[in-house]
Amino acid sequence: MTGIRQLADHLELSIGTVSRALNGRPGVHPATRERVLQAARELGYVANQSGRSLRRGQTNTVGFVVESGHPSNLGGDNFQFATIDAMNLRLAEHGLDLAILPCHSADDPISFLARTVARGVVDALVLTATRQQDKRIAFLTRSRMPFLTLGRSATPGDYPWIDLDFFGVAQDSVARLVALGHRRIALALPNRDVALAHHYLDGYRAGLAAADLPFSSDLVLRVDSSEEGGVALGGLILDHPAAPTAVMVCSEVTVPGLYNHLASRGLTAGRDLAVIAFRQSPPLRFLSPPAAGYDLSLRDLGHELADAVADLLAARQGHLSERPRTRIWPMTFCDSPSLAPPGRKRGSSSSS
Amino acid sequence: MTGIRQLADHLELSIGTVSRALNGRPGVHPATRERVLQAARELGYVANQSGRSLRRGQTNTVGFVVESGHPSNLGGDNFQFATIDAMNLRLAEHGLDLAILPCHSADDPISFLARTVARGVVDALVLTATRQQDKRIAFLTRSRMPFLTLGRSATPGDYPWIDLDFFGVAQDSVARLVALGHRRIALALPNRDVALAHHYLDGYRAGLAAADLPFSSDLVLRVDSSEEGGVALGGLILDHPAAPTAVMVCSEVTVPGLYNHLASRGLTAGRDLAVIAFRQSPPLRFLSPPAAGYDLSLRDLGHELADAVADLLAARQGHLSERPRTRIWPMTFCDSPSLAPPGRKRGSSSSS
DNA sequence: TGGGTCCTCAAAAACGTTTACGAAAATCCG
DNA sequence: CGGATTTTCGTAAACGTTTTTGAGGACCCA
Repeated sequence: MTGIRQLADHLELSIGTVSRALNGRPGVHPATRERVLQAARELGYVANQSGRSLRRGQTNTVGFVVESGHPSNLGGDNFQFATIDAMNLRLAEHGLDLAILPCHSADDPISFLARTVARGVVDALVLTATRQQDKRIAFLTRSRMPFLTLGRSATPGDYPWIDLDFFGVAQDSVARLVALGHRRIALALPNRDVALAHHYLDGYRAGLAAADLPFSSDLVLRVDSSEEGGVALGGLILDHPAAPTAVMVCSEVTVPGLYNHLASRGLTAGRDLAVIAFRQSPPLRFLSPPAAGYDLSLRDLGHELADAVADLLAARQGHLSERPRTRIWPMTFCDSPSLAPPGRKRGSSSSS
Repeated sequence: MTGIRQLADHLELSIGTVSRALNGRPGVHPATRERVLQAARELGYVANQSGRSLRRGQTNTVGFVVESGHPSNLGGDNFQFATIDAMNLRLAEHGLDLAILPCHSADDPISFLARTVARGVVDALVLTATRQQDKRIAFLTRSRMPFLTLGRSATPGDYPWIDLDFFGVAQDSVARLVALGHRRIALALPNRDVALAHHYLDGYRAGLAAADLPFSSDLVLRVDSSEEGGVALGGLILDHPAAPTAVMVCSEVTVPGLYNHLASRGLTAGRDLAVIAFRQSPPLRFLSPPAAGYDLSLRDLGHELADAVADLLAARQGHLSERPRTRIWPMTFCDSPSLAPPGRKRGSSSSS
């Protein structure tokens, strides 16, 4: 293990000078600096992170808090990892490391964060699975730990966030379904209090209002975010007294289950029930027919997250301290045969 | 930020005593110890990781090296994240953190590892995308950094590894296809030098030999691990002079593309071409017909990885130093209609 | 009660780095 | 050429923790 001490001895310089040379601080002769950098390359010297962290009081690591042990995270979606991977690459360009912090769903999120903050292992946090009322935000604000949330919460505060455009997508979905002739549009929401469900619901209402259609809470269905939840969703829709002709599903992981239930009754998406998901994740393109939805570049999102975190840390250094950046991430529509006019079969026998 | 100093002052004890009490070391009165633990809980004290790391020379962090920027990692598979998540939860039980280290595919893996080792930010590494000839293994062995590989390399050495049973699966796949009546079985391999491709090929040969079928290198097709690669694979198979009636695909991400190409020619898997993938990842169940393959519990695999790493670190402490644990992970067969006897259409006109 | 032993704790060094401070050397100007 | 100024570098303290060393006190047995 070659430390700065060995490097200094080898160069016949003092530790201080070597450190200044490496960190680009003023007061060291250009020739000396070059000599130091050269030797560092040759000896493969890289500053030990622990020593640096201890002295500087920062670890150059950002923590990505994931809700672990939850089935939807172990399911068929690659949303998280693709985002994390892209973010990680960009973070590396900023000289930052990424630690994945698993908060077990059975744990108390606040004490988990308290432990994390106290351990001093990260300089900033990225929160996911943001709730509409999220106590973690107040806690982190109080503990002066920089953070941003993926997902916008109703909790007020001066923190940056990035959120997919759940509102806009829901609004647009309603408009498209209405344009196809649908009037009774069901809405499938996850049965947990995640903030995105609220925005999706709000967009749904706004879309209905824009089309002069009444809002009926009977058409708002809540199911588990899982394949089984999708099966249950199919039952709720097919046995619904109002006989909806279309459904907008917020958690795309439920779509395969929904398809399965339809198939078990001899029905198919598109022909008998219009289906549009919030996101057309890759697996949804493999269904028959492929499920319509909205797409986004996970790579771009990851990069944006990384840049936002880097900004946050730069701001803490006092380098620039603008207002926290908040951003609603746009999504692009992906058409598919699952989106069709009110169906022949069920549409005609809807009065039963 | 409450440090051990504040805790000691508050208790009117010396720093040393407090540290010993917290770390469960002998030589502190039980009553005193309890008082210390109590106060630590009350004040929310958790030892600062940087200080501890600096002193102890270990960081309690394991690094998971992923090959980033590679398309197959951004694709539709959740293999990596589900495994990482499960591993992470188990690592936390061992008091270990997980850092995801992105090695950009354009980087030199060795210098990446050298930098990582020198920074001293991890105690151990998990390597993925293991190559048949993998220079990283020799490098890490030389630098005395504990590691294990996910995927078995041909590179010799006394290191632990865990590998999915590519050999067994390929062998079993051949047997099943032969039992169905197939004689001309194509093999689709990734066109990169990953170790798993060698084992899959070996299993294929073993399976053929067991069935007294000749091995023909013409039937070994190499394509990109991507949806487009799957499309290309479809072309190679359908235009193949030997007209294979079945294909075993190593990289399951190519299967949807293969299906697409079949459909573009009016053919379907199962009826016209038997398809069996190495792994039946969740998206493959959504295809029509679902693709046959082999399954495994990513959660169990993650746990095994975590335990193996923990063992490795314990061994380094001299606590126990047995032989490195190596393990071939079994997979269970998942049947599906994509597996059928030689097809009516192409099978009958195969002599053309 | 005195000497020895064990138990408990305080003080200080060490981990590798950064940085404030001060000294030495070099440069400049009159 | 001498003093002032700037440039360049070495010294040492500090970050928070663990652990070694040694000292002090309590207890036991003779």
